[in-house]
Amino acid sequence: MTESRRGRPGYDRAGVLEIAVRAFNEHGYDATSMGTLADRLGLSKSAIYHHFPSKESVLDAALEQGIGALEAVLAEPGATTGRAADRLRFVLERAVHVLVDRLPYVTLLLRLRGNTSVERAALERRREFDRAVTALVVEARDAGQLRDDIDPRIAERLLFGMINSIVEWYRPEGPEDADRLAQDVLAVAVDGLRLR
Amino acid sequence: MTESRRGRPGYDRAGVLEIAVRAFNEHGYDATSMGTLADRLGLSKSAIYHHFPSKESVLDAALEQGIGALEAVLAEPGATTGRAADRLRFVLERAVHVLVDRLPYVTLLLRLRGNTSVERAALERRREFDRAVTALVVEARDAGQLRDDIDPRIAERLLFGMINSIVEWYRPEGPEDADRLAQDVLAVAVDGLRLR
DNA sequence: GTCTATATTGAGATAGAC
DNA sequence: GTCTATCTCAATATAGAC
Repeated sequence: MTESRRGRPGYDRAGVLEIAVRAFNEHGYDATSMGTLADRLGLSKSAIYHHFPSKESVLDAALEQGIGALEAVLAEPGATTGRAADRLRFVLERAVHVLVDRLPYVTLLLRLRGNTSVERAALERRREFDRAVTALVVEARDAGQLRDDIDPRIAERLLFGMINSIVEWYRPEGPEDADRLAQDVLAVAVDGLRLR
Repeated sequence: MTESRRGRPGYDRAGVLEIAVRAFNEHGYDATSMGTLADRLGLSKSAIYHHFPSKESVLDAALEQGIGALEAVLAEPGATTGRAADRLRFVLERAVHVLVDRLPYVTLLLRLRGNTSVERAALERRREFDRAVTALVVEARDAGQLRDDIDPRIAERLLFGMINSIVEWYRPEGPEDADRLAQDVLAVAVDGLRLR
């Protein structure tokens, strides 16, 4: 994003990152070699090392794009003011939009296994995000704004199970736009599939 | 499962498979080397090749355990007779139980990237399963048993996003048992989190 | 059913020229 | 910003003995 880029050979960091993340998502990070990356970039392996000092640093940069955007949602006004249930709705809806807007980066984040310290650091930030959302569920339930027969931690996990799964099938070119998708997620989460 | 096994050194196929799948899930299939596997088994690498002809054949055997159990659900009487909405409920509930009963095998299945023909074959069977469930959602909706303002394909994906995410956090040792978990999933899926 | 080699390939990464 | 080597190491897999 630092400049206009594009023109094929002549990559900047963000350009390399974009292609690399796509490859990581298609084959998995571990299964993607620097050689494969080089092929897809139309570069030699060593050219990649001009932009990133290691394969893992590419991963690190990519993960920051995903987790940073999710963390930012929690700092938005809609997540910090108003009824707990409304703040929860806001976070869920914004999370869907972040997933869609940064699809490849969040996809990568959600598939981590924690093999290295870079991965573990990102996983820890994800857990912290989940804890914050769980706290919101607790607050909304205690305020009598949510059903109280489901454990808030289970509820949070089911909600984000639903939301996170979006990265596995949503494609921006498809018919459904992000607003409609967020609306559907909220509809199922809040009211369920039962006919009314 | 062919015999009683256990006693440490002296593995049968199922014994090797069990340990291997655990390792695959912890580090990812690609990130798990035969050397790591050998260490965790307390064997040499070559001993593994006595039980399985290749690393990929270990994966193949593991995936069969997972996808086979899911496919079997669709053949149970509860999935083939009765109201469409009830059949759908049945499949969702049984799917949760399969996930819990075969947690490591289904976990592995759900994390595939399709890098090899073995993986792609399993993914195709998963897609076929999803298609069958989507058909059930369509049928229930057309029979007026489900809300009709959400695309059945989206609904199916959100439902199984929720269900499949269970493998990422559920641990059998924990407080929540499988029956309760299935009940919670159905509660959210059918009625949502709204207070009633 | 397991072992100790070992063959062979491909990985991540570096050196140094253009 | 990119290239052509090349280093080094770890991976899958095999041979053949116990």
